[in-house]
Amino acid sequence: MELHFNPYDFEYRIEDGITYFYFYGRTMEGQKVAVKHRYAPFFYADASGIDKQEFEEKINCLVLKSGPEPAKAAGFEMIEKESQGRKQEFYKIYANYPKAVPLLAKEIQSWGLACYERDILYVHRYLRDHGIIPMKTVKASGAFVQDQWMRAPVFLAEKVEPQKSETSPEWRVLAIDIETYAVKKEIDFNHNPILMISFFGMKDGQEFRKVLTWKNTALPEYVEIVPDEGALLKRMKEIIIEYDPDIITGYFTDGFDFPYLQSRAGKHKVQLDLGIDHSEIIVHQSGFGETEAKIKGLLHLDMLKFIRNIFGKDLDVETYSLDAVSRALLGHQKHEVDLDQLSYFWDHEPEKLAEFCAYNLHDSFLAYKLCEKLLPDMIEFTSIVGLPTFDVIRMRFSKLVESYILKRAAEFNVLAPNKPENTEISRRMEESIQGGFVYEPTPGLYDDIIVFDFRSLYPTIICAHNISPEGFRCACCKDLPHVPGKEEYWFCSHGKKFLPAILEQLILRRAEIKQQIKEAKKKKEDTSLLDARSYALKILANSFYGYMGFYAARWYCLECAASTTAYARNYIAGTIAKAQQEGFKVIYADTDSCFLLLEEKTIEEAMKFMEGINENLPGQMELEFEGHYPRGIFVSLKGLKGPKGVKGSEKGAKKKYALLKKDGNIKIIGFETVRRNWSPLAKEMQEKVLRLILQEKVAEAIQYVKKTIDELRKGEIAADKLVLKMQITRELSSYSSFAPHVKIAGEMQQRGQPAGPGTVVKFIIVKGKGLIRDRAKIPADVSPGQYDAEYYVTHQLIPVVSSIFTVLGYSEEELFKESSQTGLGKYF
DNA sequence: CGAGCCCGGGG
DNA sequence: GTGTACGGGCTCG
Repeated sequence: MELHFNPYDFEYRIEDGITYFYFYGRTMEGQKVAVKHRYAPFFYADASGIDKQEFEEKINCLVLKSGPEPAKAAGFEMIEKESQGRKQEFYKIYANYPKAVPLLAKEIQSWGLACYERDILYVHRYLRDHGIIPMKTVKASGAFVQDQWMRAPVFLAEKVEPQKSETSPEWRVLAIDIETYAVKKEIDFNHNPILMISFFGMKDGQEFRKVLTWKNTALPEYVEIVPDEGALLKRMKEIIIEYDPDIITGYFTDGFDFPYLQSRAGKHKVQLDLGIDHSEIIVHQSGFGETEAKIKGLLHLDMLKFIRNIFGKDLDVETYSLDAVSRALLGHQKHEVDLDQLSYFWDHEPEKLAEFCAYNLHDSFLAYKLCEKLLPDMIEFTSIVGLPTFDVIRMRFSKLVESYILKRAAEFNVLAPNKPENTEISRRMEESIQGGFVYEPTPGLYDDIIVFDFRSLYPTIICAHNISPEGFRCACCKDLPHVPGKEEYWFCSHGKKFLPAILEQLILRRAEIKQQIKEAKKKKEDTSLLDARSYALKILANSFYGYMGFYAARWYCLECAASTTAYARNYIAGTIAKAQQEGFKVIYADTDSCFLLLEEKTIEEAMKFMEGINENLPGQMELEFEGHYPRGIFVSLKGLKGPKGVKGSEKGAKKKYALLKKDGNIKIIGFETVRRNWSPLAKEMQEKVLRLILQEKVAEAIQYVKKTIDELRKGEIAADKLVLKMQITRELSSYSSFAPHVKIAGEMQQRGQPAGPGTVVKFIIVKGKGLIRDRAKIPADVSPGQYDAEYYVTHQLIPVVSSIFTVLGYSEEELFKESSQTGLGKYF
């Protein structure tokens, strides 16, 4: 029989020595289903220049005992693949189970054969090789089989193929959020219980809202009261199973809610066996101390991960907090509550908990709304990359690009190069290239600024000039034009090479989508799906250049990256020169953008200039009008570091300016983002000063700074605006460097206050001599006016506003020197 | 300057 | 999970 279904979670299982790929999803009729399909893992070995007979005899009797099962080659065949632009023969070697692949490859490499695609995850390989797109419809041919373990019927497929279908199912989404006991922001998985769990969803057109808690008091109708924390966890499990979601979502659920739930469940010996096969929530370490949480048979989407890694890059937020992100994306914000009170009320005034239940529910609501809004985007990335949505939203750009390339490589019969070894990575990290061209602005305040930029500059250059590793310095094109400014570099112009070819498809596909968006808008149709598609294509295309220069890339090609920026510098320099010839004053240019002053010219003349540029550009390259700003401030770029690697060169071209938009809003670029080791005072000052100056209230801005500094020096600033925070991350004895926060933590411990790993230490710098650490004090010990005003002036306030005032011709001296009537001496 | 360390999100 | 790893900024020495 045939089964049509939409899968969203995947794994492999070994049953009686056979490796099966498992799909988990929902049938077109809405029934949850597991589909299994036999598929053998494999990798490739370079067959050139070896004694084939000897090799084949050796491989036939190869058995390695180091794995969980003896690793054996389950057969091999000879195939042809394209490697570095040439067709070549390889052995395709099958393994008896997935983890045998790296073991066998390592052994065979020791025989002197280069092995490839030996670290491609089995699940990923399966999806690519079968052209399966997660979330989209799949047709399986086979039959249902008996299985006592799964929470869904199991279908054994003989054959599996992707289906073209335009209708996408209504995914059933459940958002979840927990509140925990915590005094003074101290999060402690071991000692502090979960107080509340909220759920928000939409099932069969009905809103689902629920909060579980274990304090017996009068609470709103959506709150369900259970006897204790253990019961809370058990009830949560029941609710999720009954709701039967496809997608479970939340905010920082990878790093907080699920690990917390898992840890509390362990404490109460409650089985959170939510998996389709009754497995428990799986929390694993991923990367630099981060975790990710998985429930088998469900799709867990941590909205923070997608927003932080992929979607948030174009989002104008200063932190990725749920509050900031919800404001920016949904126009909603979090409920305002004092979370310190939750634990207090829990202990002393439970009748006041209703407010916190509402808060808890609202956070689930926000996560649900974020998921709902971004699901089209997450699904688009899934489609383009062809990997599970779970993985895709947790990837960084380099991995996303590489996954896209690997998918296309399978289609093009291109062999994937191996990841670099550690020694190779270190070598690559030493290498650097020149970045974008920066036309340094004359710092100042300007009126009527016109901004042009090249649309997708780097991607369009890579395509227009066929920049690729295989075509680098080819034998056939030596006499054709070379890369401008890189006379020893040229690229083959015979036939589109692999990377430019697949990149061009992204660009052309996006152009089509943009056309469709235009038409849909004319007809007043909803464009959100098309917008998502266009956005995904753009992000991916823009990441190709960075990928080629990324040290860990399989398709690393620093010469390609260097040539891309060389062409770009040439194009932007040409644009600047032409603008000047036509009598425009260019005030600033950076990589792909050019800022002109309108002065006595008209907008029409500026547009005419742009058209002139566009007549001479190759391929998909195009200069676009970005905007007209009534006023802007540019500050000096002093203190820049020289180019170092691709990233470093981007940093070298760092911009620092603020523009006033026609609607009165300001666009701030490149000024310090404020982190928790900046005082609240510094943050406040920077924003206010920029705003005042762009509104031409310079005198007022100076007045404000002087007044603030005056107050600071008089000791009138509230100490809480001066608090610096730093976290203790290990046992104090194991710190080798004795930083201020370590000293403070030591003092706290002496007083019997906890200051172990995880504690956020707060301190204020006070007057005195010596190193900063000698003058760091616990805020409670700081008497009014004892703080070191000069430290705050020089380390906090000057850094955030000095460049702004320097531009206007004010020296630091004038602004920050002590005024005569408020000398320090007064307070000593 | 390099080495070492901390930040993010979450209660 | 056929896992191994971010990027920026500050302080100390």
